Amino acid sequence: MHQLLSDEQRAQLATIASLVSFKKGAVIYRSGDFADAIFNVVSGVVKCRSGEDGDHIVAFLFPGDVFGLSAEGRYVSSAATVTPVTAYRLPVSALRRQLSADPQLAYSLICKLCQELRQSARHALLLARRRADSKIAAFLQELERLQHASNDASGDIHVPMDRTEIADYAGMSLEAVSRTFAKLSERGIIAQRTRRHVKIINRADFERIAAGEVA
Amino acid sequence: MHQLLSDEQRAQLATIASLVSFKKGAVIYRSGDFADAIFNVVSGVVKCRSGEDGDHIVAFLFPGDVFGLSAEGRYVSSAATVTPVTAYRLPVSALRRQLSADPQLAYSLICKLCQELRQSARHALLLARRRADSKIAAFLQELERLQHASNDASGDIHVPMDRTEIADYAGMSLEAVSRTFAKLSERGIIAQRTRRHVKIINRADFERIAAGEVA
DNA sequence: CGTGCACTTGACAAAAATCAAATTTTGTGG
DNA sequence: CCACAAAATTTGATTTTTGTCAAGTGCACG
Repeated sequence: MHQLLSDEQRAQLATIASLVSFKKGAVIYRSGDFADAIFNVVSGVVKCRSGEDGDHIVAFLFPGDVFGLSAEGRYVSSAATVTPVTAYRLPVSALRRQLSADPQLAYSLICKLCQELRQSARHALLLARRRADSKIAAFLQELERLQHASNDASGDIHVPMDRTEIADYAGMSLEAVSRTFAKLSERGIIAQRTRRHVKIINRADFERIAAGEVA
Repeated sequence: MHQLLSDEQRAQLATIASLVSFKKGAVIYRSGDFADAIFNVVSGVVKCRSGEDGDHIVAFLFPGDVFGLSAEGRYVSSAATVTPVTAYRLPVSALRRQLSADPQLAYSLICKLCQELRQSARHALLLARRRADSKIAAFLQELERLQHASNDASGDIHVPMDRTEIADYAGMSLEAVSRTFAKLSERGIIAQRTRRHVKIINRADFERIAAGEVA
């Protein structure tokens, strides 16, 4: 359920899919590039920036996510890595061929896309919040949910992206992100073991803030 | 390309798809309802509200758009009409059966979903803008683009939704929406023949504002 | 021809952006 | 392992913008 492909399907596609890896900060493709493949994240985190407005991050992609969708043969966004990344690379021509032959694969892909669509709706919800602490709390909630499966018992939330990237994702200024983390820490809502490891201390207030209530 | 189904496919599905209609303001389904069908808008406009946070509008759906995606057999959002609406209703069981039989249909659906995903990214871009006039200009741009095909020569943009709905979609207060329309009118960027018919007067400045530049 | 709802407008307070500078972290080359 | 440069982050002061509360105003529909 996590990966795009079931094990059997992966075996089936083994001949056309290749495992590629990128180091941190690498650009995977740029908006407008000829779109010859789609990707399925295996490990690491990818950020996807809007094609038009290059400074907004449309999505963070985690293991299992699909990216590289195109319109008229061109990528509509650019993708770069946030951490070192490994991913399956599926050439579209081969994928398309496989899709006609294997309805089950098509169905899996449809489910995956619906998932992405739901994730996108959650992002919209986050962006629509009007208070900075609501955005950041919602953001942390999202990270926590995504890591829930692979979570170490400590309850720590790992924040793989830097403040600028969070700002670009949440539609706020870099300084506001920084201040908001500080404020949530001061108020005892969260604790920051390091900048990249956050723990929720006061769950009740945290949820309230994330939900947009005053708290 | 506009409708989910090509004519042949529609004929093929005629036995399972039914044409349904709703009057303005009707609720099509609620978040959490048992999801037994997906819809394909034929005419009119539908609004889709987030399941969790009931007061945010996640998307407006226009003719050709698909809605009614579900997770675990339940709708994840609620849908209601903004104007009178007619739509195809496709029971999921039948659709699923058809999908396994017809890879071309599956491929069409995949393309449609990618389209929705791109639209969703545009919405995120709009929400991420920090100035109210940028949001409203981007919103009008979006409406214009969607109406481009069916546009009457006047160049008028038709705004089928009310101020509250725009506010919920753009993540701002009702009053800010009202003020922003007023300000854009005063500045001679747009003209409002009525509240629902907007025309762009100063295209250059309009684009600049939509792009988030100062202007 | 009212009545209600959608919309506008005003005044004020709150929040976040911006500008600017200090500080901490991180990565690199000796 | 240390020194240093570059990058990331925090913090402060100020300004702008928008949200909120509170009245109006006008259009639409019965």
